[in-house]
Amino acid sequence: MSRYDASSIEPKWQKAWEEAGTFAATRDPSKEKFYVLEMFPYPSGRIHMGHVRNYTMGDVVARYKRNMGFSVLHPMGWDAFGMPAENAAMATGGHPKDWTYKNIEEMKSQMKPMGWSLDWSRELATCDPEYYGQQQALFLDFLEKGLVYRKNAVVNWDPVDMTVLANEQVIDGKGWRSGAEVERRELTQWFFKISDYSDELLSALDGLKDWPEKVRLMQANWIGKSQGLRFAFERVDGGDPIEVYTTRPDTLMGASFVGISADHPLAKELAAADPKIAEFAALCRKGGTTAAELETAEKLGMDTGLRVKHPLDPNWELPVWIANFILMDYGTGAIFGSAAHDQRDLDFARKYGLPVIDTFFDLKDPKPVENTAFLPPKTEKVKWVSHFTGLDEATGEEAIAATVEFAEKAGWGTGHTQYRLRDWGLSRQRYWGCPIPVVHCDACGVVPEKKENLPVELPYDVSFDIPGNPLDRHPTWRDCACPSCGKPAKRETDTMDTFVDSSWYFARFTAPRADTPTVAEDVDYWMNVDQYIGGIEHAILHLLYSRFFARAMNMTGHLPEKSREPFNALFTQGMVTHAIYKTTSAEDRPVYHYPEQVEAREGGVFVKDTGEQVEVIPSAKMSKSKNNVVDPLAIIADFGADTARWFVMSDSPPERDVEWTASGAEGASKHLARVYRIVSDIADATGEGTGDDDLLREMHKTIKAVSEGIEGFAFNTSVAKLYGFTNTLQKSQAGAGAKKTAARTLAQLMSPMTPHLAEELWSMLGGEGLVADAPWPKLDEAMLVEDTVTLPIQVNGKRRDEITVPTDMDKAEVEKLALATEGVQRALDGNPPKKVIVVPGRIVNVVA
RNA sequence: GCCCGAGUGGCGGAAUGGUAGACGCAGGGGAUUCAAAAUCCCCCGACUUCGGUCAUGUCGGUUCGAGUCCGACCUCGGGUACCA
Repeated sequence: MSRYDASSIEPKWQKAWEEAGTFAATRDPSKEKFYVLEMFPYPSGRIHMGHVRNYTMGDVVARYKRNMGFSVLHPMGWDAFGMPAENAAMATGGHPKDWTYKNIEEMKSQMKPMGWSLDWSRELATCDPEYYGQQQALFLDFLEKGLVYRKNAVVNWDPVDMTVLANEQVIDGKGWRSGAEVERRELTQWFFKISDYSDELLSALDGLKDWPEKVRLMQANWIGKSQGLRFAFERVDGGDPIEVYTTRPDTLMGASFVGISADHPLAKELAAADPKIAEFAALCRKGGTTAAELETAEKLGMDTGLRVKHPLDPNWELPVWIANFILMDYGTGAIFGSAAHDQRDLDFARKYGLPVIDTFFDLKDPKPVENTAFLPPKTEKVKWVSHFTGLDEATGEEAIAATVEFAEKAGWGTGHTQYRLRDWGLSRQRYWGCPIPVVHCDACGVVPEKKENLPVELPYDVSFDIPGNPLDRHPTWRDCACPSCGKPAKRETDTMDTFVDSSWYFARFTAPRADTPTVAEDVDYWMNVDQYIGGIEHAILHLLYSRFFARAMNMTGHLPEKSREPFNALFTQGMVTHAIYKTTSAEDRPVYHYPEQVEAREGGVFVKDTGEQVEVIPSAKMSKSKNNVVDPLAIIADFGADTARWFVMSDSPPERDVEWTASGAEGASKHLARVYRIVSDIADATGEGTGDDDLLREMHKTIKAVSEGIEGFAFNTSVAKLYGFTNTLQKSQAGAGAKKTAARTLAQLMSPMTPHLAEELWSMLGGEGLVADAPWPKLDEAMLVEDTVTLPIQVNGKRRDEITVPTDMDKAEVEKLALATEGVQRALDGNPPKKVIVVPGRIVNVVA
């Protein structure tokens, strides 16, 4: 008898699938389609366990749906633009393009042996002009429809390297290479007008029934719809009024100051005239641009000396302060500070000795605010201090509504709906991205490139020896003719955010070689993505941008109406984590060690070579820079792809993070070998036996459980059921016929997870054709019906005994039997039961 | 800081509000073997006077019954608009 040998089985079946063209997606109007997509990878050069998990999940669904009779589209491509390629070029002197394509080849060669049912003929890379040229066409169409514009926005500026830094390149407020203190600087940048869709992107979330609730919630909070009041403070000096937006206009009588952003036009005007203010504004601009950094920075303010009039009392003057915590990007870049009812305003008021005025109190405990702002839920009733609208006891919600009405009637303010969502800045001052296809002409201004001149290709002859964007300093690439007047002009040197690349690739997969971004028949047939799978880390940005793009592509005729929401169902998998092993260098820099470089012994974990003790940071996201990436290739080499696939599908629920440990892969491999052994015995078996029906009943239960597990993304429970069924099959004394039926079904049920082994078993058992093409086993509901059921008997919620009764026994009879049991008698100790609860088919609870 | 999650044996985890720990890993014992590998069988939360008692991050609540629902907290993770 032969033994299970993955290294001979796997290539054999991969070849068979390839020769039969099994996984090539074809538009077949006679079949219902199913589009399975996993978020495409960044070509880092090596696949990691996260990829194996992600793509195996998608593959299980894709194969299952094929077996269910769908015409399946399951493509693969590369999110190939981005910073790592430039970083590699800087570090090693190579070229981003060469580095990227080499990585793609390497990763592909690692992915092929996994046996994923991918249609490789649709492979695309976002750094390919065939792809990004079409992206430029989309950009031009969006521009024409008014969905793209230019405005100023802040970036992280490294004053030593004279370059823009990404947020991850700013460490503790300093540039990662220069170490210089980073400052915020304004640049003119390109923006997508995602804010046009704020309300629709929010309200449409309700329709995304097959998205995780948490993702919809995160997106809703991100869009951040709020109702408030807009009004202007008149300046005492008669200058331009200061427009503010507030969500708590009801607390206007508690105003203690007006605050403006350091980037507010008024702040700039004052800074131009007063060096002290200019100095303070510069101080406010220190540090990076991230929200976390801005929010946690020490609150700083400076009195401008300007005074404004309170809208409800012209004799009441409020000071105008510049404050570093007010963002120019949100609202009007100016607020009024209501210190008693906003913690940030309160801290600020206490720090600078500004008044704190209570405007309402707790009904039960009316005491003035000290150093904790009073912020009850807006739905809770509070006691107002002589509110100008006449309210006495009312909720915040009621007070806000009354205030807006009051202000509108009086004519000094208007109700306003504000969104936290900002327009999407897409400009990047970098080389390795999609060039923005516009031209700057002295005579005509900013002019879109002509479509027939697309793609605007990146030049190859660039260098990365000095910081900054090589496109800026390229000797000739920028030179071009103005598309409008034909005179010499300069190309835009900004490239696009890589989120743009990933915002429409799912649509491009439906016609990846077309000379338009999409093709109507293909998007009509294949869209939408029926099941999208990816990391939870993309819950907000990537998914929101894609939802915007789908709408914009619909508006510009590249996607049908039905695709305005492009992903019908979303599953967010957890990450594969692994401990980080960290030490600190002599220069006080962190040093990360690979798992194979360290060993655990008594007293801790140590570096093998040096004996130095390492700090173990558990359950950290696998990251190349932290050296905690586990290599799946070793597992494939040792045990085969099916073992790797089976292992990542078992145990951990897919939505949860999984901490990778080396033990377990061997167990998975042993199990597959055992299945192989059991099935080959059955393949040779003949004759009658006993318990055929029991085996077939168990088989149908397994069909049900495995199918439900796959449909419900609980692959781990499908795997557990398959373990159980294998045990049953092994112990079964049934005849050869029943056993063969059961074994054939086992092969089919395993086929989404371990397709190579399944094909081998299928052919061993004389199955027709490929198991990849075979219809999914049919469930016989009649086989699931049981005649008896075992009921646990509880007394006061604690299990005391159990009884086995006919499934259809009536409640009174069950109650009688339950009370008679030894366990219940003992627990009752002669006392009569107060109450007996019988849940048919489930449980009996006796209340003593 | 803010938003969103997660927490169950030594480990990964299972459990429509209904027997907590399915299934697997590791571990222990046995069979087979000259011996081993491989395989097969059994045991495996803690304590126990063997009746039970305690156990699902902590503390409270709802319920006949809570891992599951509600409230507060702790710890860890993700996102935070230029990492992808």
